[in-house]
Amino acid sequence: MLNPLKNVLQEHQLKATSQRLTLLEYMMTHDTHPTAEMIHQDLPNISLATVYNTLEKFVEKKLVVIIDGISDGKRHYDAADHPHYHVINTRTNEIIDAANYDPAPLIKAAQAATGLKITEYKIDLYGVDPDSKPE
Amino acid sequence: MLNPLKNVLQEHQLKATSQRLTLLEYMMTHDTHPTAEMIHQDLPNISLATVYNTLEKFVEKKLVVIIDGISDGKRHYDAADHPHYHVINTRTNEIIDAANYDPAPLIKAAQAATGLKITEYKIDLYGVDPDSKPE
DNA sequence: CTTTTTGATAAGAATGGTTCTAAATTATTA
DNA sequence: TAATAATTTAGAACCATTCTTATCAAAAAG
Repeated sequence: MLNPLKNVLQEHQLKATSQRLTLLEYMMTHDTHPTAEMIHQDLPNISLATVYNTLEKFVEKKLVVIIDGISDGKRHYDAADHPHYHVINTRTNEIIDAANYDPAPLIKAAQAATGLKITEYKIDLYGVDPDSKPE
Repeated sequence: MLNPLKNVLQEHQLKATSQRLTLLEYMMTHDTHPTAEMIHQDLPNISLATVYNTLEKFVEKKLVVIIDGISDGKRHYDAADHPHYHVINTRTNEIIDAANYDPAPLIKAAQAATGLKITEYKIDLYGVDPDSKPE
């Protein structure tokens, strides 16, 4: 099998259709945290419904994560190929990836507090440029 | 001034109208993480539009935080009177408050990674009952 | 090879949570 | 008071997302 993306899909029990391969590659090679609409504009041959359907499947399989809480009201998506968290510049809405933090103590604290088995975590921090004028 | 909630509003440059007092007290005394619609049902004398408007103001003033990412698609709200994070039981959608974690190292890591001044953080963890059958 | 079955995709309609609008009410100031 | 400003309201509008139904493609069975 020469196409590693095809493998990724099959390992996650997803049929490797051309739309899914295109979308997965798009997500893997873009760190722009796009909305469904933005993806659809870049890949007009894939219908908006399929973009939504496929992203939902990818989220289920944990290939992609949702970023919400952005003040544009839309849902953003991000490839989940390496563990990281997001820092959102509230002045520009820019979403920045960061990975220099080990969430293990947080996970442990949450399991201790709730008794639940933590399967996923979402860490979003909000900040502004330190030198930006208060509007 | 005998009403502490009135003080809270005035300290945040919000006129202490009866709707705002009622809503603030509601949020302070309920840890049920309600949606706007749920609040409106409990407080039918306050219009849904005012519930939304007022919650938005409270969020701006950091008296209330938004919890999204719940699989019911709706926005939930929570009083922000003490720092804590949320653990969501993905089987029941129950939102559990937890506070046994100090986010200081996370904040530090984020500032180091991005150069931004972190003003807010949102930590949501997702988990299931350890003894629940996988559907 | 067909045929059948299953699952994926597409186009557009429908949904519904949230936001907006314009009018009515209430508070504030002169 | 009158005049101005801010808040609240009911309902309309919005629009991101989901749903519906039909079409299509791929795999499985025969």
